[in-house]
Amino acid sequence: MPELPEVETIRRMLCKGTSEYPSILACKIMNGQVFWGKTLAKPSVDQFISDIANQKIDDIDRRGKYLVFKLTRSFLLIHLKMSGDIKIVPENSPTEKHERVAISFDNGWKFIFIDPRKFGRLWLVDDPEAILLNLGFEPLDEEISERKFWEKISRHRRVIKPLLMDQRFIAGLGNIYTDEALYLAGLHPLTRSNTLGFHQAELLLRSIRKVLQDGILQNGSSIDWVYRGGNFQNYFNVYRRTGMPCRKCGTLIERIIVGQRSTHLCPTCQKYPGS
DNA sequence: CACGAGACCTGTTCGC
DNA sequence: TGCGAACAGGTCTCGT
Repeated sequence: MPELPEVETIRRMLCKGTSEYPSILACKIMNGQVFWGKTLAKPSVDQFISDIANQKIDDIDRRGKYLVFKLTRSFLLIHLKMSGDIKIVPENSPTEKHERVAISFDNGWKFIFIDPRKFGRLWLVDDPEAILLNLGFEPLDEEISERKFWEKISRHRRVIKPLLMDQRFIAGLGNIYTDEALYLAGLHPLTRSNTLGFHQAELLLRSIRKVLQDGILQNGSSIDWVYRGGNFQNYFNVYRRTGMPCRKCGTLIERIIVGQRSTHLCPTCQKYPGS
């Protein structure tokens, strides 16, 4: 489900609370339950349950697609992968279908991690850097200038789409927002990263930031049954619009496979270099 | 270094 | 209606 805008939306909802549930900041953890052992990457289930009890949630941060919960003595990291989701429900709610982990608080609410495909992972660790170490830069972090981005991208000789989806290069982009950013930048997904001129790289970085910021403004994208509440799917230009007319030129949107992932583009607005 | 294939999983939709 | 294939927001690891 989640790319940067969806993870950021979840982070904000957990911090602020919603009309459905209160903020979980400053909540004290009473106990944890694990229904699917593999969901817990670290430590063992027994360790997790004994370590997490009596810790308070001091802060919730995000790094790429990871949620980073700062607890009293440890950090809880969560990656939702393809189908993970988080809900805050009354403590006495029955266990839901696909519920993998539950953490109950002292205020009558509980945090539940739902994940049909079981790809999602939790880590309870002392040092989050051990896991986040290899992530690339935060796209919304202004620290990376357009020129720096051009230099970074030019160092690789890779197909642009898989490079943008490589979390070691840039953290937070997935299949949806990569396709949308390449469309806005007018770049074919198969373009080689080292063939971009400065102005193309500049436009690409601005397009990446634009789609991510717009995604956050719309509370992320809701597709199928998985992620609720987001609205960005109504603003897609190419993702899952195969056979529909390009909003700029009317050409029908095409779907190809790049790096084993569905890839959507307008063949007129995103010309393959050299064709 | 760059890339493709396969693995990890379950649920929904597509095509015949 | 039924049934297998294809497909789905993401990484990992291994082999070339």
